Amino acid sequence: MRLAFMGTPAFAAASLVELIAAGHEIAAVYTRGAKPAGRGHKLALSPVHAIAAAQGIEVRTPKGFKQREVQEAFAALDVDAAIVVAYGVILPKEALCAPRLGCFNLHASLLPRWRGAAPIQRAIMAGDAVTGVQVMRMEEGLDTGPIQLSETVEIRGADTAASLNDRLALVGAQLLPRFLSALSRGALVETPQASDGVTYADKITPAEARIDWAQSAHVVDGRIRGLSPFPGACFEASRGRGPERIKVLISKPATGAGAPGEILRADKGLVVACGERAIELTKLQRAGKAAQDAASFLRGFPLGVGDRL
RNA sequence: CGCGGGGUGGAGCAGUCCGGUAGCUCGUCAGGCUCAUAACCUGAAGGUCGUUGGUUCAAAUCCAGCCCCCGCAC
Repeated sequence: MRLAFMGTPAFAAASLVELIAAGHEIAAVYTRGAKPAGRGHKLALSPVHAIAAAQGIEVRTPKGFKQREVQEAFAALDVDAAIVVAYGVILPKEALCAPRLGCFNLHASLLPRWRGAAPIQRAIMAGDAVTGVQVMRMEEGLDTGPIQLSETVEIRGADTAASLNDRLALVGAQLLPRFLSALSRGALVETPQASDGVTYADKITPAEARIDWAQSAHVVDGRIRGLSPFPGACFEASRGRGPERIKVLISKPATGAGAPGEILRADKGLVVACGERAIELTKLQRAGKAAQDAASFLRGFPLGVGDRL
């Protein structure tokens, strides 16, 4: 099929790669423009942009779709369908109607649960056991369109936002060729989203990244893994030179109890008491340093049993 | 030229301000002790102190350039 692809991060790049591999004609790729980002403010192309450029596909980076010229340029592509994956730009009705068969979005949750920006992180933070990827026909509402095709993915106890993101990106990318194949045959049955069970995956705020040891170990664990590695759940501790911010990248539930924030073990592993039960911190990162396992961390940042975080 | 931290034996760090050929914790190896141990004791191996150049009688330490890692901001 002749397609337009819209996406920005690595999650979307995986889909673009699959679509190209499946032999679809990508008339143009829309992505968020390169802007000074990263350390040193170097100009960084989005992962999707990089893939598209390497394939010689036309890349467009409009700031939005409100302008008439942008909409007309999009309509002029005369594509069969547009595939949108984590694009980061709202498409107005004019754009949604432009492709012959419509615009379709690949979303990383089992809708209507986790509509919105951060479905992967929110699913882990909420302790969900199952999530998935779905292709839906786009409407004006936020992630409200009818489901075309979906695939469930199990969330493992050791999953972090990064590992789940990678898995979902892969499953989602493989779902797209199947979807397009069915679409071209007219073999799809649209299923409206359920009216109950709607939740929204709000963007992660800096305040949420701070660990509250008074919460249950289950909640703390979900927060740590759901925010790993970005932005990273953190706590502050001092080592005689003023407080230092320490990120926790990986954790797992542990046995033990104590006052919230109390250190229960600090030898091979680092176990901290929570409001309910305890949690073992297995991978930490100090500001300015690379991530390290608990034992290494403790050598450079001596914490003892009984200390309070 | 966005702000900032850092590169020292296998790992994590101290030492750098106030130059004088390197120290700690852990690990490794050997031996000892113990019913036993992620325990303890003794000993050993292992480092061009990121790199290049400069200053100096002397540089991990002072100066300049370069490479690499990372945090914030995004």
